[in-house]
Amino acid sequence: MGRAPCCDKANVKKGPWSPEEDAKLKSYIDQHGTGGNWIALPQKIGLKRCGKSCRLRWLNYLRPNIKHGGFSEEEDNLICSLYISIGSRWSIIAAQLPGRTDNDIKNYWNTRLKKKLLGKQRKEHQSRKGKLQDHHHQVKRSSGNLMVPNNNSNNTNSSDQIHYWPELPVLAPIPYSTGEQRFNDHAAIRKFLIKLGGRFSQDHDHDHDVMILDGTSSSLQFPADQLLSSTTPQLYEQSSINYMPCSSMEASNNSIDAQLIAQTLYNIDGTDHHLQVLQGQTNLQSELGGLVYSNPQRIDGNLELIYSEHTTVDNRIMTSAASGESIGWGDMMNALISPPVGPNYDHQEMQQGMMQECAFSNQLRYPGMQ
DNA sequence: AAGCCCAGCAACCGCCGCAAG
DNA sequence: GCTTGCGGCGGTTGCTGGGCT
Repeated sequence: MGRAPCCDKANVKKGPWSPEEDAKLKSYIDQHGTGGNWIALPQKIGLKRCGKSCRLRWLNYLRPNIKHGGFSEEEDNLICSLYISIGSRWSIIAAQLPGRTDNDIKNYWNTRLKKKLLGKQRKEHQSRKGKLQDHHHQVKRSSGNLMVPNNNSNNTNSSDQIHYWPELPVLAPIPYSTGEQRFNDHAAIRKFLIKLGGRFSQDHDHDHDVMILDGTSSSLQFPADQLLSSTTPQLYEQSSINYMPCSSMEASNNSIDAQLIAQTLYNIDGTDHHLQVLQGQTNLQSELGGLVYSNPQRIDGNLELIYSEHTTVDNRIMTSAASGESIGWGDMMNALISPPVGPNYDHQEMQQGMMQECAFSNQLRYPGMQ
């Protein structure tokens, strides 16, 4: 049995708000506040609206200091970098943009930024495609073999492999915190990770401070290829959190959290990176904001961070972008982070390459472990 | 001028987490 | 520990207006 509706749908007005309704709602909230109960609010003021609808109207439109439209280049960049870091958590993104609502940002992303981004990617892709073809021709001429990961190869130092693993995204530094402290408390980190969505396994070996990452749906899935890439070495070498590799190769949403967390932990251990946590504030936005903006690294004005030297874009994404299909976070990230897929590089080979990378990295870090 | 198409945006829907009972 | 109710969130829908044919 489903939940009872929050209001009597038959007696509730839907659709656009009239100026009179806006005025009623605004003046009431200005005088009395929301009273902590949105559901009861419309009855109090004689509005035939659902409480949720009132809340939405207030938050997205009537609230003071709301900005609409006219997104600046800086805001574009911030939205993009946050989207890359944390995905479609619009409320968190909105919390970093004063005067912007999550709905506004979401709409802006869906209607403009995504296209802007993909349009640029398409350009990059086309120019890279040309270069790649040249490169393949040269390889063919010189050796007669294609550059694909080889199961038997011990050549793990190849730059051709490295370029399959893009750097973790970097984030825009903005002034944020009123106070700062080093975030080196593992309990706090765990708490934060759990808050991030409960995808963090709480199985925990306190004696050895081992985080069990078992790859099940209820726990955080760290794709080994990403976590063990050369971009996060300090995560394992300097922190006391050890990594139990999972076998999952899925590019799930969870793995994006893992990226954020990997970067977060990397930040924690980076000597120059101050982790900013607002003291006394416990809400997720504040914590995340502190974490996200702890990394005073580069960003340029043209979203170039997304098009790192190592990024290759999947044709599939280009096609769907061109046809106007909606593109999810997973697709987007697949496009941004997945290894190149082409006629000479099939899926199995790709996975083998990933597994090799993973196994090799594991051996480097845990020589005794199988 | 009329019809069509599409982008932009406001609003809705349904799910989830949390707190209170 | 459970149920219930609410707030919050992200995805989706559908209306509207402008541009194009």
